[in-house]
Amino acid sequence: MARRPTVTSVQIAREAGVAQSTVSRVLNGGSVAPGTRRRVLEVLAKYDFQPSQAARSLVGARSGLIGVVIRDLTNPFYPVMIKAMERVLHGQGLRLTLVTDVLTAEEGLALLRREGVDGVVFTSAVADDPLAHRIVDHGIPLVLCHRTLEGFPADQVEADNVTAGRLAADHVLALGHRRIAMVRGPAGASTAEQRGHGFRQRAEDTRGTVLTEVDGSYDYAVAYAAVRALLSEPSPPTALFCQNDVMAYAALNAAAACGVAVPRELSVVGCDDVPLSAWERIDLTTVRQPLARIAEVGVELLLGRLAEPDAPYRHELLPVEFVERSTTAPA
Amino acid sequence: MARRPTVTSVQIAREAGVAQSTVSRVLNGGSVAPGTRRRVLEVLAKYDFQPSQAARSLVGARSGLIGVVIRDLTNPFYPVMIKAMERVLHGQGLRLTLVTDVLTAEEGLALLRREGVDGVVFTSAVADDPLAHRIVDHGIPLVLCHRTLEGFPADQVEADNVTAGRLAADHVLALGHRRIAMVRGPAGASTAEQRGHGFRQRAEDTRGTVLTEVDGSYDYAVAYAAVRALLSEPSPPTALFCQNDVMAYAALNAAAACGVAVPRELSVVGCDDVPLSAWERIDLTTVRQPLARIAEVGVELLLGRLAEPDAPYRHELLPVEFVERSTTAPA
DNA sequence: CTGAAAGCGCTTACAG
DNA sequence: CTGAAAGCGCTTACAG
Repeated sequence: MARRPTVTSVQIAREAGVAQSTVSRVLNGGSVAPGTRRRVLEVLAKYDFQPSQAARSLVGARSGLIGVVIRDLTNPFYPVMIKAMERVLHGQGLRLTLVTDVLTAEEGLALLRREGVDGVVFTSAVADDPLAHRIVDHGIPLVLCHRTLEGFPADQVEADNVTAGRLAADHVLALGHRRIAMVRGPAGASTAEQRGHGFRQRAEDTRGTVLTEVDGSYDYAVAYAAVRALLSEPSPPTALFCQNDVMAYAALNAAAACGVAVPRELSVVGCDDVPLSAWERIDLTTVRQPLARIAEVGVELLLGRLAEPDAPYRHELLPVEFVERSTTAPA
Repeated sequence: MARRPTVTSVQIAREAGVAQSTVSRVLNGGSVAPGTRRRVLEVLAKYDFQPSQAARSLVGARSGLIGVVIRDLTNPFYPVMIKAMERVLHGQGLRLTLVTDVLTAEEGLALLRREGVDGVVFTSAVADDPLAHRIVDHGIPLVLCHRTLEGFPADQVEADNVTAGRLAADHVLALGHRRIAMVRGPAGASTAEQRGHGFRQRAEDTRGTVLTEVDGSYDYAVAYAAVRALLSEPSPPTALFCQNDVMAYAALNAAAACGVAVPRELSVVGCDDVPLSAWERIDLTTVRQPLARIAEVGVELLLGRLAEPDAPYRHELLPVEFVERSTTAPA
């Protein structure tokens, strides 16, 4: 069963008439005489040689593997990030290994350790996240990307979510809405807390505002049920701020199911601006987060950390942008 | 830089007072005396030992790594498949490495070879696919999953796409539509060819049917533009069969952009039944494909192949199901 | 610039 | 049941 007719550097060396270490040097850019290099490169090309990653990471200081933790792969948000990360990583000759919610925290940690990842980009952190903490306990370089953790010993990058919440609130309040509901993400997710904080702040500053909060857990089904419940109350809100786009979609659909017209009877604002949100059938008013950029910066921070392990921690804050579409209207 | 305070099996052996090979045996289920095993397990637990995958795959016959080729990660279709595959793989102690369209065929192949994958599940095959062919040329076990290739030397699993096309046609024709357009997937994709074949067959069997075909490449933007063009022709079709759901969404949105009412002026049928399709705002009539099941069977076929390399090739055909929602109406 | 050698952390026969 | 030893395919000092 051992499919092993693979060409090794020893065979390349033999055929090129050099030592195996010389092959290694041309592969890794060591100093080799031009003639020797050419001869080796020829044989390398002849066999389309690919060095074994297993051997490399066993002997080298680096495995060339970066772990990417993305719990909920079904949020349309993440494919965009994965692609952006892959692009940066690939440019550096690095690979990516995904940890989704198919694994528990313990299993995920075990996986990352067995694989010997050089570092981890963590996108799904929540307060007291067992996986994030265990990763740093094991001395594995980590960056918190998209969701952050205050005081956590790691580089971090996130959007300006407080401003996102404020922008959403300003819009809704300016339209005259005062009976408002906020569909929250999970407790412990920094994005949810910051967006909630920004929104609440503005709502409190505006006289006569009644703000109801319900949990949607950044989950379609949870948010859908929560919004249906909200809409069947005696005096339902006239505006909804959903802390992410997926929950806003759930809200739009729940409203449709309840026969509530958007935006005439109900205004809906999301947050993220996933590509879907621009679809005519959705056309969601939302706050744009620079998804791809967040992912790129996350990877870049990690690469910087690997290059300079003792540099002070960095914390990047990326700007957001209000996007008005057709799911909001005057009260 | 070499983060290497990792505990190795040698240290476990020393602390447990046994040979390193004994540690290896308790790890891999070799025969070990109960007392010895207990002692080793204790030390293993004490350090939460994780064996190095690099060393394992270097020395063993298997790397425990399965390559999964998914070109277009942004199709909401694929997260469902990835999760299903991960689940099966994880149950067998195997891991997954993704190859998306960030890499060219050559780069993808190089990656799979360097990583030493035990096998590959290929979901995005097209006729004369360079990557698929090169993978088998290198003797790497391969299964074609979701999209197949006639006569290709590999296990294959797919939905009954010909029937899918027929079901879509039967529905539209029964509603009385005769001026019909089909938005096709890319030439060379078996799903597109089979769905097209089934649909065409029924259309040809029905007197008075005029079938126009346009290319949508299974891509939102391409399909969107194609449908807008279609709808601005002098006598546009009254019904559209989009060979996948993503293109059907594009069609719904293009119709909205053109002020064409669905389903009153235009009926739209998709194919796949991604979760999105059930949303009230979409509510797409479509043909359901057992996404998760296709993915599972794909992985199972590969595992079977690894266990029995010389077994005859299998070809599984999974049933589809028509799902009537609200994007279709009588002509 | 180049080669001989050690060694990364495991699995797998091979003895006993 | 258990240990000593070889070896997987590389990278990395170390000589020359």
